[in-house]
Amino acid sequence: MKLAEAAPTRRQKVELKEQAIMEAARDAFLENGYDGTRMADIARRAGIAEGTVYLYFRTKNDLMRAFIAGFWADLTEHAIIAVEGIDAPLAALSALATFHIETLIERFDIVQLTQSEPVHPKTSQQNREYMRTYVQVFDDIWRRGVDRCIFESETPLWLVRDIFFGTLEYSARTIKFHPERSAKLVVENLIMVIEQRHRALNAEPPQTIANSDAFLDRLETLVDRLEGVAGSQ
Amino acid sequence: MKLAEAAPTRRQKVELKEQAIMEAARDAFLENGYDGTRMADIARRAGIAEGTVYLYFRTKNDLMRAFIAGFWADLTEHAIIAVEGIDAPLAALSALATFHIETLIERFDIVQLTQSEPVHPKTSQQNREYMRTYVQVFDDIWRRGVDRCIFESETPLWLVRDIFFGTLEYSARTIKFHPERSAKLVVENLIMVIEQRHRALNAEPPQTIANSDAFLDRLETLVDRLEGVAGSQ
Amino acid sequence: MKLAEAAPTRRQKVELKEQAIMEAARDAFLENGYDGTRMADIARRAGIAEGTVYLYFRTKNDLMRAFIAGFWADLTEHAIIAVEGIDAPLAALSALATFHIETLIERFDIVQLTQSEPVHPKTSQQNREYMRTYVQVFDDIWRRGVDRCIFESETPLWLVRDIFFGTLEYSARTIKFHPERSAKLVVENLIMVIEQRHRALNAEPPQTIANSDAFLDRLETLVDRLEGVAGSQ
Amino acid sequence: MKLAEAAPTRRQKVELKEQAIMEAARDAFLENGYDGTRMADIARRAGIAEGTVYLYFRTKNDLMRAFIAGFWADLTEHAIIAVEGIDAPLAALSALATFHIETLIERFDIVQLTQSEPVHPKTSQQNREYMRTYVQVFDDIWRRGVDRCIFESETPLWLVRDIFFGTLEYSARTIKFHPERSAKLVVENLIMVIEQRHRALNAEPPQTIANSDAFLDRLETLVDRLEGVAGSQ
DNA sequence: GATGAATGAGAGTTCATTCAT
DNA sequence: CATGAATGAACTCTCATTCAT
Repeated sequence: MKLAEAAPTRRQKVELKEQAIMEAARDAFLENGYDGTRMADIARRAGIAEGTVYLYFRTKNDLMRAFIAGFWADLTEHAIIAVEGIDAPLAALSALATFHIETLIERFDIVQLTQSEPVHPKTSQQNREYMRTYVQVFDDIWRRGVDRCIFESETPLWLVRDIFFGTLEYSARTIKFHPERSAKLVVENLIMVIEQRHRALNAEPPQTIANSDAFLDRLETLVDRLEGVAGSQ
Repeated sequence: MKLAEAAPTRRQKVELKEQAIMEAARDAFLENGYDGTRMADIARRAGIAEGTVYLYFRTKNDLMRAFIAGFWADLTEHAIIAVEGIDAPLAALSALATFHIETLIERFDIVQLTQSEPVHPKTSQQNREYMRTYVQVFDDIWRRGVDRCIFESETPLWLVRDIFFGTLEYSARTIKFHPERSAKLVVENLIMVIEQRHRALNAEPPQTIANSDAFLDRLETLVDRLEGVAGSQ
Repeated sequence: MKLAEAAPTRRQKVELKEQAIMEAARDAFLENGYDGTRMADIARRAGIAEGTVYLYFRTKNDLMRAFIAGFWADLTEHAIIAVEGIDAPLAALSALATFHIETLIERFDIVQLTQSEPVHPKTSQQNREYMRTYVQVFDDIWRRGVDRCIFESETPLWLVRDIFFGTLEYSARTIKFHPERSAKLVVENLIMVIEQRHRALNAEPPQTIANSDAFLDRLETLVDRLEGVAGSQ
Repeated sequence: MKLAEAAPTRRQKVELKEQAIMEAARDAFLENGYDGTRMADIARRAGIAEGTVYLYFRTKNDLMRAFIAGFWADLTEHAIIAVEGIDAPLAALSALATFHIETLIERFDIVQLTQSEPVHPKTSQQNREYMRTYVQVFDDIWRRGVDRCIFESETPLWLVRDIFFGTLEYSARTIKFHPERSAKLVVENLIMVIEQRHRALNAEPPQTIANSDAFLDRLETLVDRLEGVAGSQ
């Protein structure tokens, strides 16, 4: 077995250090904000010299932008993984909501940081770009649900999306300071709201699986009894 | 001789200047953020000398905190006015929602500013204090509705509150960048959601059976078994 | 007698400090060159805080430019004074040459400094502007001499000017390192060259024995004596 | 087997690379000045790694000094070539002047550079050394001219030399910014001045007052003698 | 009370030089 | 020999705060 992994290539080494710097920067930024962070601080955390940082990121600003971009890319990637393989739209939404709120509770500071920075004229525009990519995960699920007539199609997508993410973000914030509150409850409640929207708008309330299951349970019991009658004959 | 209005007392003069400084600070902070604002800038806007600012506010930080406190006091005061005299809880909520989202759209920068600044360890704690006072307006209306059995009382208050404010804040943000979207629609939709919650939890949920594959599978199985029962007779 | 002078006006105080900074800067620049000089150094020499320098000069560059401008203004002013009241063009040129070479010997480093600095794109252009103003002093004298037919008018002005200033500058440099050489000699020699030019180009050399009054006086005396000799025979 | 040319010796290879670096340095220094040039820039221009430069030159300063030395050596060498084979002193001076002014016009930046840099305490001393060697070319011609009685020998050599080089340098500078002016004219004019000096001092003096005085002295003596004769009669 | 000139610590960034590979 | 990543001292400039007037 060749030790191909033991000796990292130059490219890998560069990326490793880049990663290390970005992590140091993230920690520093989270602790003290953008303006509150000194490059010297980042360098120290990364265990390198001040000047070295500039070999990997041209300016403090670039570092911040790279960090934000990385965060969003990561977030989106993990969101996709979180809903992967879940076919049922409602279940997928539930998984996405859970992922979202948990991530936000854990890393609420990052989100705040990514939004608070008027670091650069382009940043705000950039940020919306990232967000758009991220909410795409939601949009895809929703459209799938609409196709299958599980979600109603009257309401504009953005309205539902705003409720979805707005509630989760706000709750993440409040839960952060009221740990006794349950994120699970928030998600369930949110899913319920979405279900209700559908039912309310589709005049004839569209049977949920939950209720139908109860019905089937009763039917099963009935069949059991019939079988019992038949078998005892 | 009533000169009460003609000659402002010393106290009033002090407060007047304090006010002027705070307004100058607000404008500057909103335009350039906390770190982007110079004390000299604030002084210039207030039409006074740089050193004079320090006679009214001990540090730049104090000024920021005063500004934030003022903003929240103002917000709460106006919110109370907005729902004043509206008896019907749903109508009151609607009025509050409208006030909230409109204020946020107009002054989204302020909210962001009040939240983005880790100016001082105490600030974050302080901030939640302000918020608590503010959301009290919502809570009061909600409780009144619960008393009158217009809102259901099962769901924890905070859950509804999170949906309410979370959605409004998020929508305010998105509307900021998509002016074609309607704040009115957001409010209507939100109120509808709240109504539905009540109806959903109180009324008899009208389940019909039809849709789910799983349901049909199980039903088929049962029919098969019934055939078995019938065949064995 | 009012002590108007004892209490400097604000304006005067500002100018005084500005002057002090510029002198500190001049010394520092002369000692270490532009790039070799730190703002901290200038501040220390001026006996003020580093930041204070920036209240008087926006950048290090501005400081340099102000210094250069001041030097040229000074130089021109003194040159004008040096030739003031000297009517005879040749004598005026001689005075100017003496002033120029002596100034350069004393302050050769400054001249070098003013020319060596590619501090700013505009600087070089600016510098030529200053120089033009300065050499104007020469040009005026020369034209006066041409009007009076003391200087010939065939040769382009710039050619004579180049000899004049070129020689003086070069000699100033060499004398700097060979103090035994005489600046006076340089000037005399230069003036002689200029005279010769005139004579050479004005075909018939103007001086024959004829002219000088002193010569004629002595000649007359001699003739008188010869008459005496003749008379006594 | 003679591979002397095919395979450069180690020594040659070293010198080749040294040469390449110095050329890169020269270009960089000329373009951006000493302080404006980065070692990385020089390395890039030379097509080698940053660290490699230090294998050939101990510091940036050394590199600068080497460059200056090279420049002067080159200049002197070419000057010698320029006057080589020209026997007539005046013609040789003319050739030297032409070479000098043309070189300076073309490479005025270099001269400025070589003189502007107080790179090192020793540099200025060094520089004069180079200059001395260079002006030797002039001195040799002049002395030859003096030997042949083409140039007068009264005036100290340095005085003529200062006029010669001073004028050429100054004119080179002005021509640089006034391209319509003719370098040829400068040279012709300068040679004429030198010729005139000789004629003025050697030829039948187109009597100046100084000479007339000598004449008077002789006349006086004569009259004295006549008086003596007359008196003794 | 009001002023604004003065302060000086510290920010981000650069670059000559070193040294492990 | 050659490399170029790493270093860190030093740079210019900013700005919250002070204090003599």
